[in-house]
Amino acid sequence: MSRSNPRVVSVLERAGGFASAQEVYRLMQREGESIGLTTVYRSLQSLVNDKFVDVLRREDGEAIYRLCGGAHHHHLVCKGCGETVEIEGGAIEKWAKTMAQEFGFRDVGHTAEIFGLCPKC
Amino acid sequence: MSRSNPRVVSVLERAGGFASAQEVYRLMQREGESIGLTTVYRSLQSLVNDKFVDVLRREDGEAIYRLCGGAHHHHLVCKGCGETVEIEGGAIEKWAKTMAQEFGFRDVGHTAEIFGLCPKC
DNA sequence: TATGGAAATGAAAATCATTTTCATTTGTGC
DNA sequence: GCACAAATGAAAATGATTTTCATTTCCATA
Repeated sequence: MSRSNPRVVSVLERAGGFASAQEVYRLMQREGESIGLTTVYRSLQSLVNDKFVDVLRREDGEAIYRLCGGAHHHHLVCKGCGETVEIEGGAIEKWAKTMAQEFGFRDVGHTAEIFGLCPKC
Repeated sequence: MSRSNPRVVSVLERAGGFASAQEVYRLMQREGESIGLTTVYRSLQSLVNDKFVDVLRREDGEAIYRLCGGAHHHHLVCKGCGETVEIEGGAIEKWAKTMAQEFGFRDVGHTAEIFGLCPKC
């Protein structure tokens, strides 16, 4: 299993926001770093597993990554410009727990995203 | 330009929630409807343009479609066997509304899924 | 009822992100 | 130095989506 690659982390830091795997790869190439696309994908995935980065999807479906604090949170995403706000989901956590119990599900996780148009759009 | 295809709309109605283009296609095939995948994609796109359906992205990036205004519910999905239970999300609706208001978002929708292991798995 | 053009259709090819395969390289403990 | 596990990356495979392009269906009008 590939480990969280410090070179990839560094690129994400410098990118300072969201970047797709392809973008990370192109950036590293442009800077003369020798790395394979496969390794970029693997590194990003293990960073996601370790909760060092957040994944989201562009409107075209491409996955985009960003370093994140690691705390569990949800997103409010603008359909127009893609701006995202991290939000609290206390109500969701409770709801998920309740529902899981009601139907006898164990080992549960959940996703919850809100999407709409931000004030600017 | 392809027009909003009533057969595709009908499938989405019966699906009663989100369905991907591929799923719509497979469903129609299974029911003996003769239609091309290309046409499914085009119909869905024009339905989106006309705001008759909403698009979202699954976690794997696949686009999923749902009739706007249709009955709205959430899912409890088993990671083991794939069984899904439709559940109520009253708490979620409230949460989404509150959050949207707080950040000035308009025209909002949301997704929320819970996944875990069902009693049998 | 013909007929001509516009819109709709779909099969097959192209595209593009992502994943898988697999052989090679690198690193680490002994 | 040696063996073995982990990491790497090139190339092929995958899978959704889009594009191309030739054919078919509609529909208005002669």
